[in-house]
Amino acid sequence: MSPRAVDDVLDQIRAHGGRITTARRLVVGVLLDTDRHLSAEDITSLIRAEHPEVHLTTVYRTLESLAEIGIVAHTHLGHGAAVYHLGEIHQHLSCDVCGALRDVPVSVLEELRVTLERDHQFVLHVGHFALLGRCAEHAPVPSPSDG
Amino acid sequence: MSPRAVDDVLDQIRAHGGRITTARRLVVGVLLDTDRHLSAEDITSLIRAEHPEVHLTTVYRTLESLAEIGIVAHTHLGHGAAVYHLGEIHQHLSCDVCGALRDVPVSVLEELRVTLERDHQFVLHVGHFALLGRCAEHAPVPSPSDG
DNA sequence: TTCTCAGCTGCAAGGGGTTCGCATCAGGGA
DNA sequence: TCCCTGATGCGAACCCCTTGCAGCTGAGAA
Repeated sequence: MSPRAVDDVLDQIRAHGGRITTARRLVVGVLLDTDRHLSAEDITSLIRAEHPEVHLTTVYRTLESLAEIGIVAHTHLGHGAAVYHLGEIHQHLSCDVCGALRDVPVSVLEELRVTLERDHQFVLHVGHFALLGRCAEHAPVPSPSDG
Repeated sequence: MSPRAVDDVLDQIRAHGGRITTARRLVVGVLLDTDRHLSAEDITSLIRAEHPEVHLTTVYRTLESLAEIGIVAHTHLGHGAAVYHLGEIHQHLSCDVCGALRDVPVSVLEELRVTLERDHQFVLHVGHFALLGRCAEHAPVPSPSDG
C-alpha cells in the first residue's frame, strides 16, 4: 500500500469524529495491502505477526466503524466467516467446492434488480451477499439431455 | 400434512438406505406441516412440545441426511440461522430490516444465471442463498435525484 | 507542555448456531 | 429372534461474533 492511501482513509475516519489509533492504522493498512477478501480473523493474524497486542475484538470494532462511514463492506459467503473489503462495491461469486471467490461488477445484477423492484417491490442490496455456485473448474459437466 | 405425504418422504429415505426412526418421522412431519421456513431450532421446538426427548443434534443430523438425498434444502439468510424447507427449490428475498422472507420463483434469476455462465463460466446454485435487501414496507424512499 | 475526558483498547466472558465424540439404542434384513 | 450398523441422546467443543468493563490514549483545551 502507499502511505498516502492509508492517510486518505485515516483522514476520513478523523472527519467522522473518529480517532486515529495504531490498531486502526494497521487494519486499514492490511486492507489496502491485499487484493484478497479477508475475514476479521485473517486481518488479525496479519497484524499480530508484527503487533501481537492487537486483539480480534478491536479488529471487529474497527471494521464496524469503517463500515459505518462507508469505507469497508462485508460479505457473507453462505458458510463461514464474513469477509471484508475496501473500495467499490462489487458482487461476489463463491464456489461451493473450492471456496474460490471471484468479483464481478454489480452491473450483472442490474436486470435482476429492476425485475425485483418492479414485480416484487423489493429493493436489492447488491454486493452484500455472495452468489453461490460452481466456478469453471468445478462446474458439473452438463449432460446432453440438459440442453 | 397427510400421512401419505410423510410416508412418501420416508420411502425415499428407505430407498437411500436410511432407517425410519421416530425422530425422522417427526422432522418430516413438521416440514410438511408448515408453509414457513424453519430453522433447526424452530423444528426442534415444535417437535419437543410432544416429544421432549428429541435433541437438536438429531434434528441437524436428520436434516443433513434429508439434504443429502435431495429432499430438503437450506438457505442462508445473511445473518442468523439457516432455514430449511421441503419441496421445489425457490428463491428467497430477505428484508434487512424486518427479516421478512418472501419466496419468488427461480425464474427471476434465469437471465443472471445465463449471463454468469456465459460471461464468467460460473454455474449459479439457484435457491441456496437469499437475496438481501428491503421489502416494500421498509424500502428506502427514493429521492428525486435517484431517477 | 500539561490537563482532561471521551473514544478506543485489551481481555475475559458470553451467546447463537452448528458439529463432534461416544456410549447406547433400535430398525430391519438374515 | 439375532445381529449389525445406522441413528440417537447428551455433553462438550467449536466457530464466529458481541458485550462488559476497567484502563489507556489521542487530540483539543488551557
